[in-house]
Amino acid sequence: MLTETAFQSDSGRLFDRRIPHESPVGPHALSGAIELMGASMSFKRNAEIYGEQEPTDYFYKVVRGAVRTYKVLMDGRRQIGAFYLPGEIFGLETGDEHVISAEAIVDTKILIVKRNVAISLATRDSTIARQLWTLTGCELQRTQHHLLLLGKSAAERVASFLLEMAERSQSGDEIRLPMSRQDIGDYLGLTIETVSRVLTRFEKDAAIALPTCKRVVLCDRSVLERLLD
Amino acid sequence: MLTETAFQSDSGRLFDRRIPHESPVGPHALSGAIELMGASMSFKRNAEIYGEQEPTDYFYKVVRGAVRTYKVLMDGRRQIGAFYLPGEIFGLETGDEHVISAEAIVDTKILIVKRNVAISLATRDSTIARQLWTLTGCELQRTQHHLLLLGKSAAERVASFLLEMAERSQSGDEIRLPMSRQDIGDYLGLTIETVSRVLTRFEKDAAIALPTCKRVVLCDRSVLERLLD
DNA sequence: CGACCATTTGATATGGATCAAGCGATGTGG
DNA sequence: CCACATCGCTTGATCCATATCAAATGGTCG
Repeated sequence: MLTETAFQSDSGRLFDRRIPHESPVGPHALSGAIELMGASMSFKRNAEIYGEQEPTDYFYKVVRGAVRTYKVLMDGRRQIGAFYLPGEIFGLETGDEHVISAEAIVDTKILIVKRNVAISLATRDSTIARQLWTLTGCELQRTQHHLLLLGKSAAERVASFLLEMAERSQSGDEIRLPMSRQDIGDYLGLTIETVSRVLTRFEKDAAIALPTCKRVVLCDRSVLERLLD
Repeated sequence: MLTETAFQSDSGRLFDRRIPHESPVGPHALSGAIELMGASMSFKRNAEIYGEQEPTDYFYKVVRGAVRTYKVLMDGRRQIGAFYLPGEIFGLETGDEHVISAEAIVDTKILIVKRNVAISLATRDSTIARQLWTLTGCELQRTQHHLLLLGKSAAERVASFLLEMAERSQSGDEIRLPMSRQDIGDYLGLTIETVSRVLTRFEKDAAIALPTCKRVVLCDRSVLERLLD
């Protein structure tokens, strides 16, 4: 993985000039750094981006497509940790080795920056350091939210998933899901059958429409929102 | 909460001299900063340390006792996010407001440092910044591990909990659990009845002994370990 | 068109929740 | 020091949401 690195890591100073200070919650400077310094890579559907126990050499930003992080357990079950959509950053682990794998869900274009370049930037620029911290904090919050989700009923989990995807894909009421039912099930801790049944139920309740199995239209968000906290 | 602040936040420079650089995985400088600068506070059993939506004004380190973080959901269920034992740091959120509450499980002594003092230290000293990031990354990893746990069977969850508590309390094979069965259940996403039944089962299998309900002796760790990944 | 894979739908099984009762430890007042 | 109340824990019986097993349907690509 990641051998074709045509890297322009010497543009750090340029970056310092062009990226303004940001609010603590919008870690755009790091994101901007990746835009400016990042090498572009493409991954085919289901290709591995990094594997568990590989060194954490890079940070990643999705340009096009979608990514899943996951762990396969002893018994063969797979838990998906997160989905990443265009514009989102992933791979931000603090240890030396990845503890979770990442794959492209569909054909995907990604920008990568060398981790030690970003970290050495952070050493010189406390704004970058702050944003590295903030971004990891956001990831922590996302994981905590995901953890809470696993305590809820199947309907609540699927509703929460749909509303979150609608939010993040910023495409109004029509969502295009890049991932399979198996992916959704493995993210929500449900079987594909249960995911499918809940979606059918939502459709019958006129909360959603399913023009195709990968496209969801939110017809009545309030039905879904009523299930959440 | 937290009104009796006899704070010595002016010892930052002292700290800079005395805390050496640390490895990325051992964020001891921040911990040391809390030791040196922290104000001591005591909380009675079940007392709130901070509540959801309160401003994130402090970082915390447990000296004596034990702490739980938790969220109460719409339906009245409570999910415990983590337990913190003596020596451990908590309250490290990046947002302006806590998204999760914290309570003392038993009578507990805690050191606190003002968040903005630690952050301004981090601005000047990249070692502190790095450790703030690393510590948040450890918390993220812990949460991911907790998330995986919720996908497993009741026996796996309880076994994992016992082994982790044994590890963290560093008291060999004899664990003293500060928390109730309800706390354990709310951490593992199980009812108290299920927790109790699993413990009884482990006792019958000679994996553990229960001299009292708060004390657990690990007699045969391999029985428990066999359940894990 | 036909083969293949993903999704949906249906029938049954099961792990843990729920409901209910008993037990044991801790503390309090007589 | 004991009687008794209280609270947390354990044990037992039943129920239910979701898993599992199985079959039908639909969508995609050669």
